[in-house]
Amino acid sequence: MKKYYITTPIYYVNSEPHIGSAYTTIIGDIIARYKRLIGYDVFYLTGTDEHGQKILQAAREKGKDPQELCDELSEKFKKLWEDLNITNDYFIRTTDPKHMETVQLFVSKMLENGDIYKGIYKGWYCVPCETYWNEDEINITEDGEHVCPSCGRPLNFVEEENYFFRLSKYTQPLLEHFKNNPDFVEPEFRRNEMLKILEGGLKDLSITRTTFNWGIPMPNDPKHVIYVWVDALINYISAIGYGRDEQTFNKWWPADVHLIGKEINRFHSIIWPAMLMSVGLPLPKKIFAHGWLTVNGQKISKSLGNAIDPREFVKKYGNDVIRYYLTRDIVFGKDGDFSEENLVQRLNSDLANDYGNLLHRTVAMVVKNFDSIIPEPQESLEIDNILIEKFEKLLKKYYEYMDSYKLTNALEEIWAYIGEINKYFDENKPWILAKEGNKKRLASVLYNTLEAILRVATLLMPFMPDSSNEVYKRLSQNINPEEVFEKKWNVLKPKEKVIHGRPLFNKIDLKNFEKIATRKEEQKVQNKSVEENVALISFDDFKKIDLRVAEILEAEKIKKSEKLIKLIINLGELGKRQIVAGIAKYYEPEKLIGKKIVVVANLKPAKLMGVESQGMLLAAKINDKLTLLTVDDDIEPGAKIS
RNA sequence: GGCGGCGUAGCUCAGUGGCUAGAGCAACUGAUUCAUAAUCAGUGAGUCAUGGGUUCGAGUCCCAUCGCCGCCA
Repeated sequence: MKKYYITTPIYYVNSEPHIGSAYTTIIGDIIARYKRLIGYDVFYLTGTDEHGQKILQAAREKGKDPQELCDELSEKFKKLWEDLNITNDYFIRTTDPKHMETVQLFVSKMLENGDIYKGIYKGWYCVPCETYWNEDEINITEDGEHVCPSCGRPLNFVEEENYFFRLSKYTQPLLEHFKNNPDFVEPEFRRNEMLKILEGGLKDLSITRTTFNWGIPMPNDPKHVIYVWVDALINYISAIGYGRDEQTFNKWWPADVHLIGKEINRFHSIIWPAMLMSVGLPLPKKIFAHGWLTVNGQKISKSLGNAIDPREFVKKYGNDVIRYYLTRDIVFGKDGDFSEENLVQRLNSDLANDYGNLLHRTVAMVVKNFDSIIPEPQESLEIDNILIEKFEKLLKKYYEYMDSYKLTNALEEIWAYIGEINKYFDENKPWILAKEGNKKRLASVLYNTLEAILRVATLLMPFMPDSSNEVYKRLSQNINPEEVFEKKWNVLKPKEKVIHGRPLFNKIDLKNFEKIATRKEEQKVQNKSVEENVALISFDDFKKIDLRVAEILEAEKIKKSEKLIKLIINLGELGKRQIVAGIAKYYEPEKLIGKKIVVVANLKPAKLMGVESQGMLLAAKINDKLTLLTVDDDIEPGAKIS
């Protein structure tokens, strides 16, 4: 039996799981289920990454022991995967003693091979990103603070004795490997990015830390803990028994694919292969880096706290719908937006109308005309053969797309076929056959339609296991799905009873449905002050805002509006402007005239109640109190504020 | 700053230099009534971001500009 080993990244447990990690894991699950369906022996691995300074810090902030925090969070991940019906074969945790021993074994081998040496690391370190930065990479703020080029937060200067991995040594071998294996990293543009890095030459990598101890001790020098990424990457082999169970290990390794997010591509496509080369193990066959999801147009960000619990979506729409939407609407590999409206759109038109209704209408006719018993097919006509041939074509494309991870395309093809089945049904007009009493032909038409539906449900099993199983149940088919792949047609067992249950998928009225995300956004408004402290912007971002002192020349209330006041302001060198401000509840227009206020001078103009506003004034507000920002001493209008 | 990608119908996107630029969804029209107002058929005068250029011919190649994004520094 052919084997297939697929992995997700192991998720860092410094925060709760969100839709992004769910996305990777769902995709992995679909691929794993597909391979099992077509007869592979599959090992699907996921887990949690639990070491490193960030976790130590998160634990301290919560007043918890780090292990306790890891236990809690990894449990949440496990639970979520259960809720999402993920069929992982193992869940690895990097704090598992077996994993820790394996890491030490692996690193010992690297030591023996002379790929690790001791050196001094001096430089800047970003704790949240767990990353060291070179002097020429970091940003310096106006007041001389060194900040992380990636996240904008302050850096710590560290000088420590570290062990280094001779990554530089593997530049050439990796280049060779990339050249000889054009499909090693996908999509292609990600591969090219990595290739560029390799062509620039690799630097040795610091792989131990001494400033904290939440990690795996270096085997020869326990003062040092092993860098969390080295620790984490080894999970892919420790989970399958490297160094402990050679037989199992040899069965699964090398991995067929590491599914990852684009942000960790360098670790998987360069560092991990180099580590494997160092100890003489074969490399994974493929690294597939998918894109990022935004949710309703917003970036998912752990630090912003707008991460959405995938469970809420599942509770509302069901597992299958989420799985379908994620694979159908978001092209695998590219960035995409998780839009709840689009999801409902897909649910209504693809799932409920095209697919669910097809089963429903066919079963209804079996109930009425054949007393709920699936009839036996009779003599077949040309039109029947076309339906059969089209399925054969579909199956070919299905294999092709599924094997190259083009899941979106596979679904597209399946839906094109669902369209064909609906068409077949319409063209044969079974309701007329029933009226005419042509039971023979009616039997064939209904049988063929059900057979086609059964086949579609089978191809959809990896994507939507629940509804596919439901189709099998409704048609009382106790058959092995493999028959669908092996036999040409007539897999459906006649004389079985159909169950005319509720529609497979329920539609949702697009015009008035309550979005989950909206509810979350409301919460966000309440937490706004907290978030504003967290959401750091760079100095460059700040510089984009042109703040100016302005003198109010005229002020009048806008008719029909309770809140708005129209102001004519003097901006000195920038001339006069008209702005609209929502301050009528707090200020009488006449009292505003002459005041020196602060405005954003380069805001895009906007119309409020039909009146153009060419800027925005600044005011402080809390609860029901509002006060305008003014300047402490007299200064000319137009003065820049920085 | 360097390298790369993207910008195509209301929406999501396809489109090896060459007949009148496509698909799905939405919309509209017709058919139909077995079905969850469903399905089937038909309907697109889109500056293919902008401006140049190469070519007999460019969404497709080249250059520049604008906007968005990625990787690296």
